[in-house]
Amino acid sequence: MVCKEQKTATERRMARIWATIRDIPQGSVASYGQIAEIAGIPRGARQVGYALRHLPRGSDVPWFRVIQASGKIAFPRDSRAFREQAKRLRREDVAILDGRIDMKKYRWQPDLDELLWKPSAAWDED
DNA sequence: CATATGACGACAA
DNA sequence: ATTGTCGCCATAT
Repeated sequence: MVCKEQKTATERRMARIWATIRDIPQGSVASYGQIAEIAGIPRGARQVGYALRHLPRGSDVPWFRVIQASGKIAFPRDSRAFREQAKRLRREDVAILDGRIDMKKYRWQPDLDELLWKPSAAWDED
């Protein structure tokens, strides 16, 4: 019946993660753990990976701006995904030396505004 | 309910 | 700098 589209906790969690990733500005990157924290999910780095793994096709979420805290791309060097991600990052002038990105230089540093703005909850509307 | 898995991360050798 | 372990945590079997 009509009572079908009820968002599960998981769906809302993924929505928050995707929304956070959408805020990463072009030319910068963020680690899985960083996204998790901003999204209000401490120690939820793996959940971010899960959310990305489940991104609907054609999504506008800039998945390629999410990399490991170590500065490395999460996919194997020889994988298609790795090359695609590296390509997209370089396309926005993010330097990748020997498969690694300088976090000191490209790590996203959200404004206090954004940080205060998001975790306030209330997005679970609906 | 017990294990295994994974687009992670911190840390010890 | 690399590599291996172990901790985390939602899902999948």
